Amino acid sequence: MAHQHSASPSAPDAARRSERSRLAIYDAALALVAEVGYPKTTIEGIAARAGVGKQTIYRWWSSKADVLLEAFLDLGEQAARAAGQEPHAIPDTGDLAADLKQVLRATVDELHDPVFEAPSRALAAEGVVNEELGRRFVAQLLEPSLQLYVDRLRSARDAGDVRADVDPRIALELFVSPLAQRWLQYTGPITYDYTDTLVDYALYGLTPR
Amino acid sequence: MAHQHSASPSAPDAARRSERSRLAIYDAALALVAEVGYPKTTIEGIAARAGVGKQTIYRWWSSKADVLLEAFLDLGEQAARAAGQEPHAIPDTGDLAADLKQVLRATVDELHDPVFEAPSRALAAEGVVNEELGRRFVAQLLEPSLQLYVDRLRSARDAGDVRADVDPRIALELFVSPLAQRWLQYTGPITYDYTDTLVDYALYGLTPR
Amino acid sequence: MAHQHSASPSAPDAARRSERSRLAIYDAALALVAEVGYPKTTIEGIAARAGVGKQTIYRWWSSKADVLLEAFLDLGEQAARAAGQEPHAIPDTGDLAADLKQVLRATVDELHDPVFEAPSRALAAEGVVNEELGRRFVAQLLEPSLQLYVDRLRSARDAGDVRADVDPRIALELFVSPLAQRWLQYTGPITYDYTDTLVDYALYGLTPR
Amino acid sequence: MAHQHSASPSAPDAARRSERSRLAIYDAALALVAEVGYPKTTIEGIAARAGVGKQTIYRWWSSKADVLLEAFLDLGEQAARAAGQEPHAIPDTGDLAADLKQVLRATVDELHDPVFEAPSRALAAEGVVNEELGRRFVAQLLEPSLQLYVDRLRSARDAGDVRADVDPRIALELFVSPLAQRWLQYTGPITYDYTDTLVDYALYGLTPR
DNA sequence: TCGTAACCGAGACGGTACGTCAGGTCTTGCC
DNA sequence: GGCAAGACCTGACGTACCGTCTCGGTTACGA
Repeated sequence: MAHQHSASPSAPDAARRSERSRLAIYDAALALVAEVGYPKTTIEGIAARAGVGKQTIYRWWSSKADVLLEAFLDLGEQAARAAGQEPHAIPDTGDLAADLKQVLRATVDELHDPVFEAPSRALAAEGVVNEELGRRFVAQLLEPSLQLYVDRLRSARDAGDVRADVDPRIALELFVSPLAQRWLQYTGPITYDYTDTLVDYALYGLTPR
Repeated sequence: MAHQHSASPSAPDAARRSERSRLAIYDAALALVAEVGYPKTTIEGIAARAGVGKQTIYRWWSSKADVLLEAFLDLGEQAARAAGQEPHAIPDTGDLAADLKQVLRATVDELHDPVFEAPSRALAAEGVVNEELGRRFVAQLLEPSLQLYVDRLRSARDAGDVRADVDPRIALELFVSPLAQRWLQYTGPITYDYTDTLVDYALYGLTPR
Repeated sequence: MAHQHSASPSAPDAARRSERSRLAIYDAALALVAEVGYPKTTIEGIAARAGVGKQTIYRWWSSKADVLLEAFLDLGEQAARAAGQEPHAIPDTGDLAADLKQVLRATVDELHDPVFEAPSRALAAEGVVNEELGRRFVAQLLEPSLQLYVDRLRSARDAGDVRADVDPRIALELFVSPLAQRWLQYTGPITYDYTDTLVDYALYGLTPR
Repeated sequence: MAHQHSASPSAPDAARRSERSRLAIYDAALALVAEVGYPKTTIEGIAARAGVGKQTIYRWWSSKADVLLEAFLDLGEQAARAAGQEPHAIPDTGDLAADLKQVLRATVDELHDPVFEAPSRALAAEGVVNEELGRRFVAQLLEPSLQLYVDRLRSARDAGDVRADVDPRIALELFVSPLAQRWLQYTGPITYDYTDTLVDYALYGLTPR
């Protein structure tokens, strides 16, 4: 689960790893990103704030972004554990439009939550320019969420609410990507109205019926 | 048009500015970003490569990102001037789907062009984390291109090919944003097939007709 | 009188020189040395304070020390003109010891005068490390004063108060140099008692008579 | 013995200090001062020449002058260690004049030694303008040497060769300071004849006996 | 039960780049 | 042509972090 310097020479012994330090580093990293921003967050700063030697960071992670990604994943897991069992699957009331609108409204709220905003923006930005990290970011954070849409759309297809020839992995992008872009690039305001509209446009198309 | 330190104290005298230096800095910045990547591109490196004092950069720009944004804008203007008059409006053959597919295919090609990729990725990444720059990036680079879609969609609406109640500024995001997200975040492959599909889904919707 | 870049190529035309600027530069240089010290006094600072272009300084002087030396000489001339005619020759009451003690006491006072201290210390320091300037400093400032001692000692020799075989130029150093060294190098306190003692030791020797 | 940042906040841990770096810095500082002069000697240059990071210099010293002073002290200690035990006390043959002349002639030689000249001139100059450093320069370099004269003069006083009421600390300045001033300020040539004369004048006075 | 080998906190080290300051040169436009 | 103004290239400043390294100390495994 933790990052592996697998076949590297003289890899550290994960069994002897200090749990206390690991968690202190997560806390420090998230706190610093929130307080001073990602660019001004430094490895030295994280180490100092966590009361940890720099080497302890370099031993287990390969970069600032790496630390933050794990810290953020850990944060998500904690939140999930706190929230109880179910990892918010998309509701299936039979009304696809309503279900999607509801979930997207929840996403709108999340995107406005400052606790998530700073680190996820930082990671997204880093991922734009650093393909390796970008792919990890997507695989570990984004794709699992998107999969929920795939599932819901498949269910709708089975119910005849979505055309049979539609690829759900592409279809979901019609309403998810616009939201993502507005958030990432400040290309427009992010509101319930907006996401509701996206769902309607996507489901029923732009052309007259 | 150029960046303005307008009301700042003791602003430099733009009339005396060295055109030679300005262009050399643009060249150096773009070359370095392409060669070594944005994070390893330094102000010092740009200055050295351009044969310019660091102070000449700090006098006219406030950050590395600032330099690169202007350099990239200048590059675009040059390209536009070179290409001749009209800055690629979207064709209007009467067949909306075909027109959109054609333009998006051109965009796919552009996204694969390494000359544009490095700087625009760098600027996009910086814009994610730096709202001020992000907004400038959008206003000066992105929005003008999006406006072309707005125009084409309005024309289609007049022709009855798009429903009258559709907001074109939102509608265009149905096919543009998914492409943008795949490019920015490596969430999927970028192909002609993919963009063609996006247009079809967006125009005709996901639900059975 | 002013410094000459004599045979240099395209020497400036001294006839068209701005007197107003020259004096403003002197004032600024002396004021800055007094206020912020010699090392923090800069050509740019002098120019700004004098309301003068940098080039006007570089046109007429070759270095910061050069400016200060001329400024200080000018200050001395002004003071002399203000004080009236005679430029303090050493009194000759017939009592050599008393005359020397009196002059040295005046020198002690001068060395404690902050108006003279900052610039003369700065010039002395520069002269230690820059032989060319050091020699100018000595020739134009120090030696004229020392010559007064030579005169007085010669008069004393004629009166039989000093041995005939004594070289006055060396003899004066017995009481002048110790004072100078204490001032320059902080090797000891500078008091009337001290200079009186120096005169006694120098005139009558250290050995029993 | 070494410089103490004693009560300063977060002082570096002297126990971990790199001896290799310390010595390399001394060497580089002395070499550069000798080769290019004190003003053109830079911290950056010393660091580069010593193969050391700039921070390593700033960590342990507060200024260029500080480095040079320690380097020069170290050089003296090395020389002393190399020369064997006794740190040249002044000989006591019973002939005071001869003993002093001999020592001063040795000093004349030393003042002409280029190895010592560059750094000691630089330090003296700095000390003229920077009282704190000047006092350290005197206390650590000058005063110990002067003390030897005090000892010899006291011995002479006990032997009846010097008057009982003479203060040796002042007396020594009669022949030491003139030499110092000629060296520091280029006020005259420095020869054996000159120092011999100084001793004679100082011991027997300027007045007829 | 006692080495001994690893992690750990700490932080010195050789570096690179930062953003600033000043040096000395050059250009522009006024007088 | 001197002058005020100030942009320019250059190079050093002192600082912040980088990633590596060494130093005691403290654990926890294996002889």
